[in-house]
Amino acid sequence: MKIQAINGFKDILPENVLLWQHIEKKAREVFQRFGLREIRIPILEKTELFVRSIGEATDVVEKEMYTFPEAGLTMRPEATAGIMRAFIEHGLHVQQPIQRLYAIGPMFRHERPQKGRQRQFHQLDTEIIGSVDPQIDAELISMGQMLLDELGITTSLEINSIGCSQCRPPYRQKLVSFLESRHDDLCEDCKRRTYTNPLRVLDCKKSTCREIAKDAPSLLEEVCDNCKGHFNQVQASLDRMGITYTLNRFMVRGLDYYTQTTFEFLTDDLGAQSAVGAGGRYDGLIEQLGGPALPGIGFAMGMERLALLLEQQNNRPHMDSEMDLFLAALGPQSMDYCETLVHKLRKKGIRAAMDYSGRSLKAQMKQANRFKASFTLIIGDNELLEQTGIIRNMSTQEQQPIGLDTNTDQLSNVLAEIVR
RNA sequence: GUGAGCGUAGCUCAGCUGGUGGUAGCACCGGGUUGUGGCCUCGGAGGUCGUGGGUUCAAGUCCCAUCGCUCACCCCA
Repeated sequence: MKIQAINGFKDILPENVLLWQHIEKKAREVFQRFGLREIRIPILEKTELFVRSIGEATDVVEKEMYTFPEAGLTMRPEATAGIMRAFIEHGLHVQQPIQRLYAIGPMFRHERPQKGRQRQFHQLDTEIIGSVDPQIDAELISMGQMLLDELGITTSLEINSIGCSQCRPPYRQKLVSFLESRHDDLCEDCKRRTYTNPLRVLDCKKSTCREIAKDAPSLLEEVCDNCKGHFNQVQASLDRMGITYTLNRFMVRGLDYYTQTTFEFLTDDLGAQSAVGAGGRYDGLIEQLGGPALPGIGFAMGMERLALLLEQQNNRPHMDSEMDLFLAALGPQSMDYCETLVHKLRKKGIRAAMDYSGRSLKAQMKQANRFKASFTLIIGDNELLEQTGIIRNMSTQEQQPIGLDTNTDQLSNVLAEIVR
Protein backbone atom coordinates (compact mmCIF):
# COMPACT_ATOMS: atom_id res chain seq x y z
CA MET A 1 0.00 0.00 0.00
CA LYS A 2 1.34 3.33 -1.02
CA ILE A 3 1.46 5.87 1.77
CA GLN A 4 -0.38 9.01 0.85
CA ALA A 5 -1.21 12.27 2.56
CA ILE A 6 -4.13 12.03 4.95
CA ASN A 7 -7.52 13.30 3.94
CA GLY A 8 -7.85 17.06 4.08
CA PHE A 9 -4.09 17.63 4.26
CA LYS A 10 -2.67 18.94 1.02
CA ASP A 11 0.79 19.27 -0.45
CA ILE A 12 1.54 22.61 -2.02
CA LEU A 13 3.80 21.78 -4.96
CA PRO A 14 6.57 24.08 -6.22
CA GLU A 15 4.55 25.48 -9.13
CA ASN A 16 1.84 26.51 -6.69
CA VAL A 17 4.23 27.79 -4.05
CA LEU A 18 4.97 30.74 -6.32
CA LEU A 19 1.34 31.73 -6.03
CA TRP A 20 1.42 31.34 -2.26
CA GLN A 21 4.56 33.40 -1.95
CA HIS A 22 2.91 36.09 -4.01
CA ILE A 23 -0.02 36.20 -1.58
CA GLU A 24 2.20 36.20 1.48
CA LYS A 25 4.47 38.88 0.12
CA LYS A 26 1.58 41.16 -0.73
CA ALA A 27 -0.06 40.53 2.64
CA ARG A 28 3.08 41.38 4.61
CA GLU A 29 3.54 44.49 2.51
CA VAL A 30 0.00 45.73 3.10
CA PHE A 31 -0.07 44.80 6.79
CA GLN A 32 3.21 46.60 7.38
CA ARG A 33 1.78 49.63 5.63
CA PHE A 34 -0.78 49.72 8.45
CA GLY A 35 1.84 49.34 11.16
CA LEU A 36 1.20 45.70 11.93
CA ARG A 37 4.09 43.60 13.16
CA GLU A 38 4.37 39.86 12.69
CA ILE A 39 3.97 37.51 15.62
CA ARG A 40 4.70 33.79 15.44
CA ILE A 41 3.00 31.55 17.91
CA PRO A 42 2.86 27.79 18.49
CA ILE A 43 0.55 25.49 16.59
CA LEU A 44 -0.19 23.48 19.72
CA GLU A 45 -1.84 25.06 22.74
CA LYS A 46 -3.63 23.94 25.89
CA THR A 47 -7.11 22.78 24.96
CA GLU A 48 -8.50 25.01 27.68
CA LEU A 49 -7.40 28.12 25.77
CA PHE A 50 -9.64 27.35 22.83
CA VAL A 51 -12.55 26.16 24.93
CA ARG A 52 -12.53 29.38 26.92
CA SER A 53 -12.10 31.76 23.99
CA ILE A 54 -14.02 30.16 21.13
CA GLY A 55 -16.79 28.87 23.40
CA GLU A 56 -17.68 25.48 24.76
CA ALA A 57 -20.89 25.08 22.76
CA THR A 58 -19.51 26.09 19.35
CA ASP A 59 -19.12 23.57 16.55
CA VAL A 60 -15.41 24.26 16.35
CA VAL A 61 -14.86 23.22 19.96
CA GLU A 62 -17.50 20.51 20.10
CA LYS A 63 -16.54 18.47 17.09
CA GLU A 64 -13.81 20.01 14.96
CA MET A 65 -10.66 20.21 17.08
CA TYR A 66 -7.64 17.95 16.74
CA THR A 67 -7.10 17.25 20.42
CA PHE A 68 -4.70 15.01 22.34
CA PRO A 69 -7.00 14.37 25.31
CA GLU A 70 -4.45 12.68 27.57
CA ALA A 71 -2.11 15.67 27.22
CA GLY A 72 -4.85 18.30 27.25
CA LEU A 73 -3.44 19.84 24.07
CA THR A 74 -5.07 20.93 20.81
CA MET A 75 -3.85 21.90 17.35
CA ARG A 76 -4.98 25.48 16.89
CA PRO A 77 -8.27 25.79 14.95
CA GLU A 78 -7.79 29.56 14.62
CA ALA A 79 -5.16 32.11 15.51
CA THR A 80 -6.76 34.77 17.67
CA ALA A 81 -6.87 32.72 20.89
CA GLY A 82 -3.16 31.94 20.74
CA ILE A 83 -2.23 35.51 19.90
CA MET A 84 -4.23 36.77 22.87
CA ARG A 85 -2.56 34.20 25.10
CA ALA A 86 0.85 35.42 23.93
CA PHE A 87 -0.25 39.04 24.31
CA ILE A 88 -1.24 38.47 27.93
CA GLU A 89 1.69 36.19 28.75
CA HIS A 90 4.28 38.73 27.64
CA GLY A 91 2.43 41.82 28.80
CA LEU A 92 2.57 43.36 25.35
CA HIS A 93 0.09 46.09 26.31
CA VAL A 94 2.73 47.62 28.58
CA GLN A 95 5.04 48.28 25.63
CA GLN A 96 2.50 50.00 23.47
CA PRO A 97 -1.05 51.10 24.24
CA ILE A 98 -2.28 49.80 20.91
CA GLN A 99 -0.75 46.62 19.54
CA ARG A 100 -1.07 45.86 15.85
CA LEU A 101 -0.20 42.27 14.99
CA TYR A 102 -0.42 39.79 12.19
CA ALA A 103 0.27 36.09 11.88
CA ILE A 104 0.47 33.69 8.97
CA GLY A 105 0.24 29.95 9.26
CA PRO A 106 -1.64 26.67 9.31
CA MET A 107 -4.83 25.97 11.27
CA PHE A 108 -6.50 22.62 11.88
CA ARG A 109 -10.13 21.65 11.98
CA HIS A 110 -11.52 18.15 11.75
CA GLU A 111 -14.32 18.83 9.27
CA ARG A 112 -15.19 16.96 6.12
CA PRO A 113 -13.05 18.49 3.38
CA GLN A 114 -14.68 20.05 0.34
CA LYS A 115 -13.94 22.76 -2.17
CA GLY A 116 -12.16 25.63 -0.43
CA ARG A 117 -12.05 23.77 2.85
CA GLN A 118 -9.35 21.50 4.22
CA ARG A 119 -8.46 20.04 7.58
CA GLN A 120 -5.12 21.78 7.52
CA PHE A 121 -5.64 25.18 6.03
CA HIS A 122 -3.79 28.46 6.20
CA GLN A 123 -4.82 31.85 7.37
CA LEU A 124 -3.61 35.40 7.26
CA ASP A 125 -4.60 36.71 10.66
CA THR A 126 -4.61 40.31 11.83
CA GLU A 127 -5.36 41.90 15.20
CA ILE A 128 -5.50 45.43 16.55
CA ILE A 129 -5.63 45.36 20.33
CA GLY A 130 -6.28 48.15 22.82
CA SER A 131 -8.77 50.51 21.22
CA VAL A 132 -12.55 50.73 21.16
CA ASP A 133 -12.44 53.51 18.59
CA PRO A 134 -14.82 52.77 15.70
CA GLN A 135 -12.27 54.29 13.34
CA ILE A 136 -10.02 51.37 14.22
CA ASP A 137 -12.75 49.02 13.00
CA ALA A 138 -12.96 50.90 9.72
CA GLU A 139 -9.19 51.04 9.38
CA LEU A 140 -8.88 47.29 9.81
CA ILE A 141 -11.66 46.65 7.30
CA SER A 142 -9.99 49.02 4.85
CA MET A 143 -6.77 47.05 5.23
CA GLY A 144 -8.50 43.81 4.30
CA GLN A 145 -10.16 45.49 1.37
CA MET A 146 -6.87 46.98 0.23
CA LEU A 147 -5.14 43.61 0.30
CA LEU A 148 -7.90 42.01 -1.77
CA ASP A 149 -7.87 44.92 -4.21
CA GLU A 150 -4.13 44.73 -4.70
CA LEU A 151 -4.25 40.99 -5.19
CA GLY A 152 -6.85 41.64 -7.86
CA ILE A 153 -9.52 39.61 -6.09
CA THR A 154 -13.10 40.76 -6.39
CA THR A 155 -15.28 40.28 -3.33
CA SER A 156 -18.24 41.94 -1.71
CA LEU A 157 -18.13 43.33 1.80
CA GLU A 158 -20.92 42.82 4.30
CA ILE A 159 -21.01 44.25 7.79
CA ASN A 160 -23.19 43.91 10.83
CA SER A 161 -23.19 44.57 14.55
CA ILE A 162 -24.01 41.68 16.82
CA GLY A 163 -24.15 43.77 19.99
CA CYS A 164 -22.22 43.54 23.22
CA SER A 165 -22.36 41.49 26.39
CA GLN A 166 -25.04 43.90 27.66
CA CYS A 167 -27.51 43.84 24.80
CA ARG A 168 -26.99 40.53 23.04
CA PRO A 169 -28.27 38.13 25.76
CA PRO A 170 -31.68 39.87 26.03
CA TYR A 171 -31.96 39.94 22.25
CA ARG A 172 -31.07 36.29 22.05
CA GLN A 173 -33.79 35.49 24.55
CA LYS A 174 -36.29 37.49 22.54
CA LEU A 175 -35.28 35.71 19.35
CA VAL A 176 -35.58 32.25 20.92
CA SER A 177 -39.12 33.11 22.09
CA PHE A 178 -40.01 34.25 18.59
CA LEU A 179 -38.57 31.12 17.00
CA GLU A 180 -40.40 28.94 19.49
CA SER A 181 -43.65 30.62 18.47
CA ARG A 182 -42.98 29.62 14.84
CA HIS A 183 -41.31 26.33 15.71
CA ASP A 184 -43.53 24.10 13.56
CA ASP A 185 -42.76 26.08 10.41
CA LEU A 186 -38.99 25.88 10.73
CA CYS A 187 -36.85 23.30 8.93
CA GLU A 188 -35.36 20.46 10.95
CA ASP A 189 -31.96 22.15 11.14
CA CYS A 190 -33.48 25.37 12.38
CA LYS A 191 -35.56 23.61 15.02
CA ARG A 192 -32.27 22.39 16.42
CA ARG A 193 -30.54 25.73 15.85
CA THR A 194 -33.20 27.50 17.90
CA TYR A 195 -31.40 26.18 20.96
CA THR A 196 -27.84 25.60 19.73
CA ASN A 197 -27.30 28.81 17.76
CA PRO A 198 -30.51 30.81 17.30
CA LEU A 199 -28.84 33.64 15.41
CA ARG A 200 -27.90 31.13 12.72
CA VAL A 201 -31.58 30.61 11.91
CA LEU A 202 -31.57 34.12 10.49
CA ASP A 203 -28.98 32.93 7.98
CA CYS A 204 -30.79 29.74 6.86
CA LYS A 205 -30.92 29.20 3.11
CA LYS A 206 -34.35 27.54 3.05
CA SER A 207 -37.05 29.83 1.68
CA THR A 208 -39.56 29.01 4.41
CA CYS A 209 -37.06 29.90 7.10
CA ARG A 210 -36.13 33.06 5.24
CA GLU A 211 -39.75 34.16 5.33
CA ILE A 212 -39.86 33.59 9.06
CA ALA A 213 -36.54 35.38 9.53
CA LYS A 214 -38.01 38.50 7.92
CA ASP A 215 -40.48 38.76 10.79
CA ALA A 216 -37.91 38.05 13.47
CA PRO A 217 -36.80 40.83 15.79
CA SER A 218 -33.82 42.58 14.20
CA LEU A 219 -30.57 42.54 16.10
CA LEU A 220 -29.56 45.83 14.54
CA GLU A 221 -32.62 47.48 16.05
CA GLU A 222 -32.34 45.77 19.40
CA VAL A 223 -28.72 46.51 20.24
CA CYS A 224 -28.03 49.14 22.89
CA ASP A 225 -27.43 52.81 22.12
CA ASN A 226 -23.72 52.46 22.67
CA CYS A 227 -23.46 49.64 20.12
CA LYS A 228 -25.67 51.53 17.67
CA GLY A 229 -23.54 54.65 17.98
CA HIS A 230 -20.35 52.67 17.50
CA PHE A 231 -21.70 50.92 14.43
CA ASN A 232 -22.91 54.18 12.90
CA GLN A 233 -19.47 55.67 13.28
CA VAL A 234 -17.87 52.64 11.67
CA GLN A 235 -20.14 53.14 8.69
CA ALA A 236 -19.39 56.85 8.56
CA SER A 237 -15.67 56.08 8.47
CA LEU A 238 -16.09 53.52 5.70
CA ASP A 239 -18.17 56.05 3.77
CA ARG A 240 -15.46 58.68 4.11
CA MET A 241 -12.90 56.23 2.75
CA GLY A 242 -15.19 55.32 -0.12
CA ILE A 243 -15.37 51.67 0.81
CA THR A 244 -18.55 50.06 -0.43
CA TYR A 245 -20.36 47.58 1.77
CA THR A 246 -23.82 46.29 2.43
CA LEU A 247 -25.52 45.85 5.78
CA ASN A 248 -26.43 42.28 6.52
CA ARG A 249 -28.50 42.12 9.64
CA PHE A 250 -28.53 38.32 9.42
CA MET A 251 -24.78 37.90 9.53
CA VAL A 252 -23.69 35.94 12.57
CA ARG A 253 -20.48 34.47 13.95
CA GLY A 254 -19.42 30.93 14.69
CA LEU A 255 -17.13 31.84 17.55
CA ASP A 256 -18.50 33.12 20.84
CA TYR A 257 -15.96 35.85 21.50
CA TYR A 258 -17.20 38.27 18.87
CA THR A 259 -18.96 41.50 19.85
CA GLN A 260 -20.30 44.54 18.00
CA THR A 261 -18.77 45.00 14.56
CA THR A 262 -18.58 41.91 12.37
CA PHE A 263 -17.73 41.75 8.69
CA GLU A 264 -17.12 39.32 5.87
CA PHE A 265 -15.47 39.49 2.47
CA LEU A 266 -17.64 37.29 0.27
CA THR A 267 -17.53 35.64 -3.14
CA ASP A 268 -19.70 33.35 -5.25
CA ASP A 269 -16.70 31.72 -6.92
CA LEU A 270 -15.78 29.16 -4.27
CA GLY A 271 -18.48 26.51 -4.53
CA ALA A 272 -20.32 26.21 -1.24
CA GLN A 273 -17.84 28.42 0.54
CA SER A 274 -18.63 32.09 0.48
CA ALA A 275 -16.28 33.72 2.97
CA VAL A 276 -12.81 34.65 1.81
CA GLY A 277 -12.15 36.55 4.99
CA ALA A 278 -14.10 37.40 8.08
CA GLY A 279 -13.61 39.11 11.37
CA GLY A 280 -14.95 41.32 14.05
CA ARG A 281 -14.53 42.88 17.44
CA TYR A 282 -13.84 40.80 20.57
CA ASP A 283 -13.97 43.28 23.40
CA GLY A 284 -14.32 40.89 26.34
CA LEU A 285 -11.93 38.19 25.20
CA ILE A 286 -8.65 39.29 26.73
CA GLU A 287 -10.16 39.85 30.14
CA GLN A 288 -11.96 36.55 29.90
CA LEU A 289 -8.61 34.85 29.37
CA GLY A 290 -7.23 36.43 32.53
CA GLY A 291 -5.61 39.47 30.95
CA PRO A 292 -6.23 43.19 31.24
CA ALA A 293 -9.64 44.52 30.21
CA LEU A 294 -8.61 45.52 26.71
CA PRO A 295 -10.72 45.48 23.57
CA GLY A 296 -9.61 44.14 20.21
CA ILE A 297 -10.63 43.57 16.64
CA GLY A 298 -9.24 41.33 13.92
CA PHE A 299 -9.90 39.30 10.84
CA ALA A 300 -8.68 36.13 9.20
CA MET A 301 -8.42 35.33 5.52
CA GLY A 302 -8.26 31.81 4.15
CA MET A 303 -5.14 31.45 2.02
CA GLU A 304 -6.40 28.41 0.10
CA ARG A 305 -9.44 30.47 -0.80
CA LEU A 306 -7.33 33.41 -1.89
CA ALA A 307 -5.20 31.07 -4.01
CA LEU A 308 -8.28 29.49 -5.61
CA LEU A 309 -9.71 32.90 -6.44
CA LEU A 310 -6.45 34.13 -7.89
CA GLU A 311 -6.36 31.13 -10.20
CA GLN A 312 -10.03 31.33 -11.04
CA GLN A 313 -10.12 35.04 -11.66
CA ASN A 314 -7.09 34.61 -13.89
CA ASN A 315 -4.73 36.64 -11.79
CA ARG A 316 -1.87 34.23 -11.47
CA PRO A 317 1.28 36.29 -11.13
CA HIS A 318 3.49 35.80 -14.16
CA MET A 319 6.77 34.43 -13.00
CA ASP A 320 10.11 35.86 -13.89
CA SER A 321 13.14 33.94 -14.90
CA GLU A 322 14.13 31.46 -12.23
CA MET A 323 17.73 30.99 -13.29
CA ASP A 324 20.26 33.57 -14.42
CA LEU A 325 22.67 31.36 -16.27
CA PHE A 326 22.69 27.76 -17.41
CA LEU A 327 26.07 26.32 -18.31
CA ALA A 328 25.98 23.76 -21.09
CA ALA A 329 29.17 21.75 -20.91
CA LEU A 330 30.28 19.43 -23.70
CA GLY A 331 33.14 17.14 -22.94
CA PRO A 332 34.95 16.17 -19.75
CA GLN A 333 37.33 19.14 -19.51
CA SER A 334 34.62 21.70 -20.02
CA MET A 335 32.44 19.93 -17.48
CA ASP A 336 35.11 20.39 -14.81
CA TYR A 337 35.66 23.97 -15.92
CA CYS A 338 31.94 24.72 -15.70
CA GLU A 339 31.69 23.11 -12.30
CA THR A 340 34.22 25.61 -10.97
CA LEU A 341 32.51 28.46 -12.75
CA VAL A 342 29.06 27.56 -11.43
CA HIS A 343 30.44 27.44 -7.92
CA LYS A 344 32.05 30.87 -8.23
CA LEU A 345 28.96 32.42 -9.80
CA ARG A 346 26.78 31.12 -7.00
CA LYS A 347 29.17 32.59 -4.45
CA LYS A 348 28.56 35.93 -6.15
CA GLY A 349 24.82 35.47 -5.72
CA ILE A 350 24.13 34.49 -9.31
CA ARG A 351 21.57 31.75 -9.90
CA ALA A 352 23.50 29.24 -11.98
CA ALA A 353 23.06 25.60 -12.91
CA MET A 354 24.54 22.92 -15.14
CA ASP A 355 24.00 19.31 -16.08
CA TYR A 356 26.48 16.58 -15.14
CA SER A 357 25.12 13.69 -17.15
CA GLY A 358 26.97 14.54 -20.37
CA ARG A 359 23.83 14.78 -22.44
CA SER A 360 23.59 16.30 -25.88
CA LEU A 361 23.61 20.07 -26.34
CA LYS A 362 20.01 19.88 -27.46
CA ALA A 363 19.05 18.12 -24.25
CA GLN A 364 20.94 20.67 -22.20
CA MET A 365 19.28 23.56 -24.01
CA LYS A 366 15.94 22.00 -23.22
CA GLN A 367 16.94 21.83 -19.61
CA ALA A 368 18.01 25.47 -19.64
CA ASN A 369 14.60 26.30 -21.03
CA ARG A 370 12.88 24.35 -18.29
CA PHE A 371 14.90 26.23 -15.69
CA LYS A 372 13.61 29.43 -17.31
CA ALA A 373 17.22 30.54 -17.60
CA SER A 374 17.88 34.04 -18.89
CA PHE A 375 21.21 33.09 -20.46
CA THR A 376 23.00 29.94 -21.48
CA LEU A 377 26.76 29.67 -21.73
CA ILE A 378 27.93 26.97 -24.12
CA ILE A 379 31.39 25.59 -23.54
CA GLY A 380 32.79 22.54 -25.30
CA ASP A 381 36.31 21.19 -25.14
CA ASN A 382 37.05 23.03 -28.41
CA GLU A 383 35.93 26.33 -26.94
CA LEU A 384 38.12 25.66 -23.98
CA LEU A 385 41.14 25.22 -26.24
CA GLU A 386 40.31 28.34 -28.23
CA GLN A 387 39.36 30.19 -25.06
CA THR A 388 36.09 31.40 -26.55
CA GLY A 389 32.67 30.31 -25.31
CA ILE A 390 29.24 31.23 -26.63
CA ILE A 391 26.74 33.09 -24.55
CA ARG A 392 23.12 32.96 -25.65
CA ASN A 393 20.29 35.21 -24.56
CA MET A 394 17.42 32.78 -24.24
CA SER A 395 14.63 35.23 -24.90
CA THR A 396 16.16 37.20 -27.81
CA GLN A 397 18.09 34.20 -29.22
CA GLU A 398 21.13 36.43 -29.66
CA GLN A 399 24.49 34.71 -29.33
CA GLN A 400 27.87 36.22 -28.74
CA PRO A 401 31.34 34.83 -28.33
CA ILE A 402 32.82 35.39 -24.93
CA GLY A 403 36.47 35.13 -24.04
CA LEU A 404 37.20 32.32 -21.64
CA ASP A 405 39.91 32.65 -19.08
CA THR A 406 41.76 30.05 -17.11
CA ASN A 407 41.25 32.54 -14.31
CA THR A 408 37.63 31.72 -13.56
CA ASP A 409 37.44 34.53 -11.03
CA GLN A 410 37.82 37.08 -13.81
CA LEU A 411 35.33 35.31 -16.02
CA SER A 412 32.72 34.94 -13.32
CA ASN A 413 32.92 38.69 -12.75
CA VAL A 414 32.32 39.32 -16.43
CA LEU A 415 29.43 36.86 -16.53
CA ALA A 416 27.89 38.34 -13.41
CA GLU A 417 27.86 41.72 -15.15
CA ILE A 418 26.20 40.36 -18.29
CA VAL A 419 23.59 38.42 -16.39
CA ARG A 420 22.65 41.33 -14.17
C1' G B 1 -21.99 12.74 11.72
C1' U B 2 -25.36 12.52 6.86
C1' G B 3 -25.98 12.20 1.41
C1' A B 4 -24.38 11.79 -3.73
C1' G B 5 -20.65 10.93 -7.40
C1' C B 6 -15.98 9.04 -9.04
C1' G B 7 -11.32 5.50 -8.87
C1' U B 8 -7.84 3.15 -16.23
C1' A B 9 -0.03 5.84 -17.55
C1' G B 10 3.24 11.15 -13.46
C1' C B 11 -1.36 14.48 -14.95
C1' U B 12 -6.20 15.05 -17.93
C1' C B 13 -9.20 11.41 -19.89
C1' A B 14 -11.43 7.54 -24.14
C1' G B 15 -12.79 2.45 -23.61
C1' C B 16 -20.42 1.11 -26.68
C1' U B 17 -25.15 -4.27 -25.22
C1' G B 18 -18.86 -8.24 -21.11
C1' G B 19 -14.78 -10.59 -26.24
C1' U B 20 -6.59 -9.00 -26.98
C1' G B 21 -5.62 -2.07 -22.28
C1' G B 22 -5.66 3.53 -25.98
C1' U B 23 -1.57 5.66 -32.80
C1' A B 24 -5.38 9.87 -27.24
C1' G B 25 -3.62 14.92 -25.16
C1' C B 26 0.03 17.12 -21.60
C1' A B 27 4.68 15.79 -19.34
C1' C B 28 9.31 12.65 -19.86
C1' C B 29 13.53 10.38 -23.10
C1' G B 30 15.76 10.09 -28.05
C1' G B 31 16.06 11.24 -33.42
C1' G B 32 14.96 14.70 -37.63
C1' U B 33 19.11 19.50 -36.96
C1' U B 34 26.82 15.07 -37.44
C1' G B 35 27.13 21.16 -31.29
C1' U B 36 21.63 25.15 -30.12
C1' G B 37 15.71 25.50 -26.20
C1' G B 38 10.35 27.08 -27.12
C1' C B 39 7.05 25.62 -32.66
C1' C B 40 6.82 21.33 -35.97
C1' U B 41 7.70 16.11 -37.06
C1' C B 42 9.06 10.86 -36.19
C1' G B 43 10.03 7.27 -32.60
C1' G B 44 10.55 5.35 -27.40
C1' A B 45 9.55 4.41 -22.46
C1' G B 46 5.77 4.28 -19.04
C1' G B 47 -0.22 0.07 -16.42
C1' U B 48 -1.11 -5.09 -10.17
C1' C B 49 -7.55 -0.94 -14.93
C1' G B 50 -7.72 1.28 -6.26
C1' U B 51 -8.02 -3.62 -3.43
C1' G B 52 -10.52 -8.34 -2.29
C1' G B 53 -14.24 -11.66 -3.51
C1' G B 54 -18.41 -13.32 -6.76
C1' U B 55 -21.15 -14.28 -11.65
C1' U B 56 -19.23 -16.02 -16.57
C1' C B 57 -16.05 -19.99 -21.41
C1' A B 58 -14.43 -14.79 -20.87
C1' A B 59 -14.74 -8.88 -16.34
C1' G B 60 -11.62 -2.30 -17.02
C1' U B 61 -16.96 -3.27 -18.21
C1' C B 62 -21.96 -6.84 -14.29
C1' C B 63 -22.78 -7.90 -8.62
C1' C B 64 -21.01 -7.55 -3.40
C1' A B 65 -17.58 -5.82 0.06
C1' U B 66 -13.61 -2.71 1.28
C1' C B 67 -10.21 1.36 0.86
C1' G B 68 -9.34 6.08 -1.30
C1' C B 69 -10.81 10.69 -3.45
C1' U B 70 -14.33 14.55 -4.75
C1' C B 71 -18.59 17.46 -4.08
C1' A B 72 -22.63 18.81 -1.04
C1' C B 73 -25.30 19.12 3.96
C1' C B 74 -23.94 20.69 8.98
C1' C B 75 -20.49 24.39 10.11
C1' C B 76 -16.75 27.65 8.76
C1' A B 77 -11.49 31.32 6.64
